[in-house]
Amino acid sequence: MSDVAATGISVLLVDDHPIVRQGYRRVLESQGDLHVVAEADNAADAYGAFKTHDPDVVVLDISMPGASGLEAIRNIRARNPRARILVFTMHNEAVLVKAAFGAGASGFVTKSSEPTAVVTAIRSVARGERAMSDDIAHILAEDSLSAGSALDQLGEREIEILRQFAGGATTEQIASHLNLSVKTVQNYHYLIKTKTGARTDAQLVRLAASCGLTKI
Amino acid sequence: MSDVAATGISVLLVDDHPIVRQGYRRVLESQGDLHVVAEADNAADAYGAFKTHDPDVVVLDISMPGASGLEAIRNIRARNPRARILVFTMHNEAVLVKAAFGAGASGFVTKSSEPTAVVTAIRSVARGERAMSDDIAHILAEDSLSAGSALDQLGEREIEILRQFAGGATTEQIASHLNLSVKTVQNYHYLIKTKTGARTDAQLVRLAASCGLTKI
DNA sequence: GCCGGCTTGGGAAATTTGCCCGAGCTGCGA
DNA sequence: TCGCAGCTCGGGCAAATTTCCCAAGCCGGC
Repeated sequence: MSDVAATGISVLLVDDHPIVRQGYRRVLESQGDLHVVAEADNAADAYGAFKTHDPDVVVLDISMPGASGLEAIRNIRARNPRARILVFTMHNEAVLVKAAFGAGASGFVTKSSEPTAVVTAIRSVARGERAMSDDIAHILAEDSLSAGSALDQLGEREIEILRQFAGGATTEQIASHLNLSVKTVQNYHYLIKTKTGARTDAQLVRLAASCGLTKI
Repeated sequence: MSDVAATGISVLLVDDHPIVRQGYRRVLESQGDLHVVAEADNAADAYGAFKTHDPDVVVLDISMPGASGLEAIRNIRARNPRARILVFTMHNEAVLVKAAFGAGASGFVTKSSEPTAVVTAIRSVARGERAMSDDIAHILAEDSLSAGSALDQLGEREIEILRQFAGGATTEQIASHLNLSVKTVQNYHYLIKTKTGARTDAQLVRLAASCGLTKI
């Protein structure tokens, strides 16, 4: 890792949209102390670029399709636990934010924030601090949960029911598969929602899919 | 409308992410012949900015949340049928592309295209030509060959609601996004289920995902 | 033995779903 | 031009489900 104070902050940009990367690059480099040393448009390349360039900060969007964004974070951190990763995305769902921090991200900024928010977040993250945009802080506060990364808080039965539900099974089907009363399955359904913070069945399905519980 | 040949091409940028706009502005203005004369971050402002600046080309993302993107296109075209509108978004679903052209767009470029694709598309559109990026052409071609997915039986509104629902939005959120009553959204929800044959919300999400309406 | 967590379900209020209805609007063909 | 068909929008109401709160049995750990 380079000497931040003397040479500025080296940044690896990861976003799947080329023009978006190019735009960010210009915005960041106009700051003077921020230098984009590499770009990547997918998780695998991001890991490769990280290994060869060892940037101070990784700014990563990857739009979080699937768990590949989270995997990228985990991969990078596995290689270098001191790596600073700033997630910069349009998503603002609490489950995603928590998953990102749980995977080892140092910051989370939404694209709807002021442009300066990313810049200051990069500097904060480079100093080893945790950073997030105001809206994310608000969302996490609302979420007001302490537990771990979504599925970790679920028991075996709950995960099994979530899997079947996300796979498209009806409550009755799940009940008969598992030899439970419909009422119990309904209760689990509710419990899972509250534990994961999902407000909607659709969010539940997306959560299950992004955790690899279900393939779509 | 200004004289394109002599003064270059004036552009109105519409995107809901400030930093993205700032990035585009830098990329476009580095071209010399492209001048960003105004920006907007929502459909209403886009219409207002169009009225006051009368740009040669409107580059519009708005991320298509709700039909507001399509409405913006229709509004602008209603005011000036010669308006050139280039949709520039991360979405690449055939239904959306067709809807955009149907609403009066002159071009459709995805953000995953090469940065030069937008620039050349803007010039094409300014000349009155139709423009689309290679991936969009490919998707439309495939689409025209396939007999039709389950989504073909759905109307524009239904598809929009399905997209938002599958994306994790609650009934209330969808209703307020689209300015509908909750009841209407509930009815659409039901209608979509019966039309697609989905028995469960989870099945609906999976259907939307498998049709490319939503990325998980 | 006791505490805490998982699993299983009851109960009742609140909400949503399932279906049927009508009305306004638009485009299209007779 | 008329009328039909389809989309959009919402009311109504019974039936179903969700939401929460609660209790009880079981099991592992301290």
